[in-house]
Amino acid sequence: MSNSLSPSPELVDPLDPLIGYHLRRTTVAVTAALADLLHPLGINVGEATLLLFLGANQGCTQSDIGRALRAQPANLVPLINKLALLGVLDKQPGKGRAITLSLTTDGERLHASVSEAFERHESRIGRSIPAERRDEVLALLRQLCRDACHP
Amino acid sequence: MSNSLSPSPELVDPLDPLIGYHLRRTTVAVTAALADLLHPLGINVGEATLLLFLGANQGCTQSDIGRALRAQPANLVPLINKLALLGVLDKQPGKGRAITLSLTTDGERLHASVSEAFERHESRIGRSIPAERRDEVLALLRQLCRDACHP
DNA sequence: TATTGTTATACTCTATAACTATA
DNA sequence: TATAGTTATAGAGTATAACAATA
Repeated sequence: MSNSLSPSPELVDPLDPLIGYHLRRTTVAVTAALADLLHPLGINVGEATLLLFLGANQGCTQSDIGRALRAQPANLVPLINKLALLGVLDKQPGKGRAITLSLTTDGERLHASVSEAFERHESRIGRSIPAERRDEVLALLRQLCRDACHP
Repeated sequence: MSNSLSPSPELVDPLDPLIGYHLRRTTVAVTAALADLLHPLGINVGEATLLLFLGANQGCTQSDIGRALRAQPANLVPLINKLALLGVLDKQPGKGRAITLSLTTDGERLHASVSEAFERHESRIGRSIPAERRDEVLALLRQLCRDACHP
């Protein structure tokens, strides 16, 4: 009853009591659901995340993004190239070698669609989490992330 | 104060209020911490997970594992081969084309070390989650995973 | 034919090293 | 020299299609 294995009742799942295990499995399922929502828009989760950040920080640089999203600058390159190729992102020379990024008009449009998809996704998540626990869950995840980074 | 961005205070993080985003980021950090714990044992998270399951289900088959862990059978092949190569896993012919898997004596030893690593990992997670909330968090993750799979 | 296992392949995410360009 | 960006590469997780073997 406490074990989420349905078939083959003779099998035991020693992973089932582990938070880390369910964290991984749940993240995979939840992220796949978001990817499905984004699929009609022609972008994946990473690109959409970048687009959302960009929409809120027009004119920021690639290294700003890397620091804020804790992504390796090298890993942003293909995402930025994809968005530029779609014509939703505009590059302008900044200080030094920096390049400032902003959204085009098409980019603003896509940003609106992506925001809507993320909102639908979050409200679906909200259906599994009592509203009064939402902030507590967020705080717990942030804490867990901080602690895991400095073990 | 509610935003976890430390530097560049002029930047806004529209992802910060999203559960899905923190689920992803936290899982990456937590899983990397587990990988660090397992590194001295010479196996990665996937192989360790398989070993734990195997230790609790000696004589199960590869398709049992796939169903229980919701892994694609094709993705289990390299993990099983790695464990067999390490000499910790024994294959015996089963019914039909099935192969039953069990741990060798070395496998039992490695299993004990892996269990210990997972316990240390879980107790580190426990330091970020109040003990009285642990079961609630587990229930929430399981629920979220179930709901995400049937949107 | 249905089940089990395997191979090949592809996409995504993450990480590091080595390189280039600019102040 | 320090910062910003890029390229190449590697490892891990996930997924599907196609195939082989066995009851």
